[in-house]
Amino acid sequence: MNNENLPLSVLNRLPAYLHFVKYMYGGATVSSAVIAKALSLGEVQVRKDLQMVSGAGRPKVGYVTAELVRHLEESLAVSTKVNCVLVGVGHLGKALLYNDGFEEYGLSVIGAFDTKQITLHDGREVLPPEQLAEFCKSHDVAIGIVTVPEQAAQTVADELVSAGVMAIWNFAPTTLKVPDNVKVKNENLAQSLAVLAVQAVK
Amino acid sequence: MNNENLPLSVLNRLPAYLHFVKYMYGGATVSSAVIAKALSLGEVQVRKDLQMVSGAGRPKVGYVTAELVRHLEESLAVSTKVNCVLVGVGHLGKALLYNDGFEEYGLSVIGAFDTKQITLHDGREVLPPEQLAEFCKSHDVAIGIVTVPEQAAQTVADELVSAGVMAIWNFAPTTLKVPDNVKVKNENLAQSLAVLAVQAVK
DNA sequence: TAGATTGTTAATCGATTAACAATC
DNA sequence: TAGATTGTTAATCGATTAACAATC
Repeated sequence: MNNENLPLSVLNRLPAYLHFVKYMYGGATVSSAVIAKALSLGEVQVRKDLQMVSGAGRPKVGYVTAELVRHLEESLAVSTKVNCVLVGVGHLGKALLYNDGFEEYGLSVIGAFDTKQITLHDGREVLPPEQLAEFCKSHDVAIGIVTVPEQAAQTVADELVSAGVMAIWNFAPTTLKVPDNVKVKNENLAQSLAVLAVQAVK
Repeated sequence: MNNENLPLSVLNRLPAYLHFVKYMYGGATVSSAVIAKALSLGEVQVRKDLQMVSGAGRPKVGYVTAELVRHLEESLAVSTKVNCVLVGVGHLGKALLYNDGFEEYGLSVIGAFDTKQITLHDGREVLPPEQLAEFCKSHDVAIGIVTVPEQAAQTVADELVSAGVMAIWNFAPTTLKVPDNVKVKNENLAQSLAVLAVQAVK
């Protein structure tokens, strides 16, 4: 019920709960055990998480599916449309631009920027970086996605910060320096795979 | 020094240490404080991590860069070539196939599979799924990368498991069921961004 | 020597798990 | 009522941080 200040560990599990309960599961009510099994988690953990987010479970019954979906969506602010821009339209940038999974969580990538002005397959135009700041300000952009090469990442991050974004999703293999009030999430694919590999080989 | 059984929390930071010390930093010796500052971590944490991995720091001096690089590379098994295959050559699959950051950690994506047989820009051939099992067995493939749609993911995972891969890197937004001895790492991009968004908006 | 820097032990913090009480 | 399932409190576990000892 206490929707603010959920621990990050809990927050990280909520999208999976929502996806399962909303799209994969059919019943009118759902128990923590069913969710736990589907997602390979502990059922006490699921129950504790849902307690924080919903608190509307009933003994012997479980959670009313529609109610739980609503509570999860509230906690994830799904109905708040979050506008994003993407800078760096290489292969990875394109993959994110064509990704149709973001809408499920209320996320839209509404602008793409690159020094090369191409037109995407779906007709969207890639804009020059000079227009980034103005675009962000006029379109209420909250998040910048950085898919440029490592050398350009800090410069792009600086531009995004001064354009007023509140968070940066960084795919460049480098640590960005930003003010404290801007949240950065690094998504280093090579490093993720490297860690998996060392576990697998071990 | 105790290279086996590093905690995952530590292991996750090692690639960043290696990348910084090997490619971004120039000096012959390096201190934990310098690394910590560059990566926005605590310096005690860096020192503890390096102690587990190298244990060759010297008071007043720091770590000999070349030695530290070697120890980090050993811990990450960089010199062990790890062969990967990728199944599902959509936009995201292509982005990973064209990613040139994997080699840094000894990782190679040596085969790509899809029901559509296309030729990649660099001349590589995409193979039909029927050849997956035989390819994995004959090429000593350790890791399978799953970039197919959600509906196909479990089937592909089953095929990869029976083909003998030791780990699966899953980009489909679903929890895969695999035997205990196979390690799965989920990389759900939409869910990652959703969590960042709720933090940013908050 | 003095000071910088590592290494280690203890304290803190947070997350997970276990045990069990509450309740429909 | 009995049993299933949630909610809560306490215990455990692991990771981080702080304090300080060791040493070049």
